[in-house]
Amino acid sequence: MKRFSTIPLVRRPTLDDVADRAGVSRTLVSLTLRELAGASEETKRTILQAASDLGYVPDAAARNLARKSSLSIGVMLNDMHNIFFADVVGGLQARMLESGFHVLMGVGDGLRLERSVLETFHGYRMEGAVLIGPEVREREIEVFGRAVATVVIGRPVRTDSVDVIVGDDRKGAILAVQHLYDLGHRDIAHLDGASIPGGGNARRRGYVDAMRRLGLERFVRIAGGGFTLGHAADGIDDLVRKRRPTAVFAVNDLVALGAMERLSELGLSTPGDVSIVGYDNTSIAAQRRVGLTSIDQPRVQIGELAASLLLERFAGRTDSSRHVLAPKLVERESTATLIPSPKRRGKTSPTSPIPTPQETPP
Amino acid sequence: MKRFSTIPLVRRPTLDDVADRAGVSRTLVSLTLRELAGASEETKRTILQAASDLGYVPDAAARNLARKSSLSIGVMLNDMHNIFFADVVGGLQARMLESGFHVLMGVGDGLRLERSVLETFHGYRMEGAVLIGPEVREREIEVFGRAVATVVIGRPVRTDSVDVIVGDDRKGAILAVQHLYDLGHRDIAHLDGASIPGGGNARRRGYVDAMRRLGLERFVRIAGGGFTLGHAADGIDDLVRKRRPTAVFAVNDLVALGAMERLSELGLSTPGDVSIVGYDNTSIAAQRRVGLTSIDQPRVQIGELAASLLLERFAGRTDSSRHVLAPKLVERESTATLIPSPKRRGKTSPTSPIPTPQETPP
DNA sequence: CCACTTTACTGAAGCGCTTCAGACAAATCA
DNA sequence: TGATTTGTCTGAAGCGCTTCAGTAAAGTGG
Repeated sequence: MKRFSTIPLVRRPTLDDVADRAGVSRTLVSLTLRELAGASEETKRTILQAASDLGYVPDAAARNLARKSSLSIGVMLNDMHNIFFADVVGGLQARMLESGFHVLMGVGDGLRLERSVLETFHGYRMEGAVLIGPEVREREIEVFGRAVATVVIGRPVRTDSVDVIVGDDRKGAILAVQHLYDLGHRDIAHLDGASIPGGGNARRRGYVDAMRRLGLERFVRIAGGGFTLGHAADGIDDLVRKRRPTAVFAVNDLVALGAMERLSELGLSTPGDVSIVGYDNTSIAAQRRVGLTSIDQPRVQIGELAASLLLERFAGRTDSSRHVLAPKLVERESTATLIPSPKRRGKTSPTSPIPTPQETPP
Repeated sequence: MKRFSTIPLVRRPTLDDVADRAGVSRTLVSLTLRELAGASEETKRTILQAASDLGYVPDAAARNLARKSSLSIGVMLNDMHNIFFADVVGGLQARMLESGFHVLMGVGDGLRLERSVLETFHGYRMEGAVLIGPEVREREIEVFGRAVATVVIGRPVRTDSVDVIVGDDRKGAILAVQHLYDLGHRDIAHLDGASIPGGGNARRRGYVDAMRRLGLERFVRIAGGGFTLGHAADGIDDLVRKRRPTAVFAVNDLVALGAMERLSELGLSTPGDVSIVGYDNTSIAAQRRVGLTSIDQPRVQIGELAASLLLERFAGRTDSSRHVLAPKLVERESTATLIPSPKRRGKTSPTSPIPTPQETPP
């Protein structure tokens, strides 16, 4: 692939070049450039000058090889489009840099790419790795974790070779339902997604639990069954056909958005007719024209925690740990106090006898 | 920092380990694992088996050192939150992987971090680098470009040590104005940003040029002067105070969004009262509840072009090149045919002065 | 003054790989 | 048959760095 090239193949200066120019040994240059003691003040100056004259940049490969470590950590993410990652990486990077580590990222879009990224990290002898929402088999993660100190974010793997950070989806769902309940809603339906990769159905379970705990079993209704706008619309149609709920808890923001739009097409307003809560607090939700109440994960904190876990491992911790982070509700304009319609009477008294906890088919 | 550790410091298997186990020389293992000829079929099998038994993963540092190349390229971006990058990187990565290169990314948030990322790339002997919207001084980019084959995206640097890809902002602005003109608008104002880092004021110049060319000099009005929602609101206030324009071309989507919101607060609707065009076609614009007509850059194509440029360099091209990519207009709901108000003399006769596509109240 | 520590410095080994120059036997050619 | 090529395999050098074991000179203490 590489053809003859007249490009500036000016040999990169090495330590020896700097040493020659400064008239000292290679060792001394090495020490000085790493700010270790050994050279006199004057010699230091000479060396630094020589290095700068030559435009010397240490060769990371040689350095890592000699050191048997790279002082850098790898972050794998599988979807650059997801803002969630950006915040996590932000928190992570800030912390790791303080401790003198470089952070390099690899995008694993699809299984093949994910594997290639893992192998790259391994090959580069990364001190540590953070895998955000990995999709490879758990077994592979386990093997990888044995070679590289690893934190897995957003997927509740069971292997004990890695640390795990996940959000408490069940709790998040409960928060959502409670919020709607506090606003006076009783007829609260859920728009389900297909089961989230690795996420199980914690959100759905949380919804059902919360409803039950609040004595709203008879209002439990689950519709939808997918993560697209189309699925959301279908779900809304299903719900409304039987009985219009006063509130909807959607499995994520995209579905929530789809629901809002479908409702709007049906001549129903949000939150006037139906209050809606989403999940993930994506930038979609935060958009002022959207104003979606949503469940937020503490992303920056997740990133920082990941960094701390890695640093602990580097410091000698050998047992793996698992962290479930509490989400919180971010209230926006898509939810409002229930204004009882003439037909319904206040707090209680069911109207429709059809609490259908139906499962959506895949 | 590193304390005593009982962690699985099981020495990583090396080529020699594999060689011993397979009962052959290190050289032969090296050749075989790289799928080069040299070993007989049977020996090959033995070697591969041994490697797999030991869980051998080649050490990238050693490999890169020996090869004096890394077969990987670095991508620096300065804001992970910007979707623009995601698409560019997508296009880039697809192309580079085909050619057998790894792609590693570094986030340079702020000058210090940017420099650190550049140094990392340099140190890692990356074959090539792609800098998306770098903010360091041009001189630094030049120096870096002499050491590493580099493509700069989104900043029109002048140095000839790198290839450059930029969008044609002037043309984009002209597209926007022309689009509004075609819809019947004449009183088209511009909401300016502060000068875009490196971007100059091509968008503003494009606006002025287009207006002039269409014989609309007398309608030229520029307000705003910043990239925040607040600046946008001020700009709108300024404009409306004098005379309400029928259309606004905003310097980017965020400003456009701010304008829409401010207009809405003033009881004016989009596009009913004022049509709006944004720039960059961010995910904000694409949101269906926002539906902002915007100017789009061919992002994936930009990424692919960057990849091609790098590959060309690797193949021996020594002169630098510069690419200006044409944007295109993506029409959504924020722009509409001008319905002349009773007071103005238009082509057609006015009907309803209040076509209000309803907003959901906060 | 001698034994000692400290300061300033050097040479060589070795990290794990690629690559080059062979070596040896078997196969092929003349 | 001997000369040459081919297929299979090996040893050693070296990539640019860190690090360990020294060395020589200067300073210190009693």
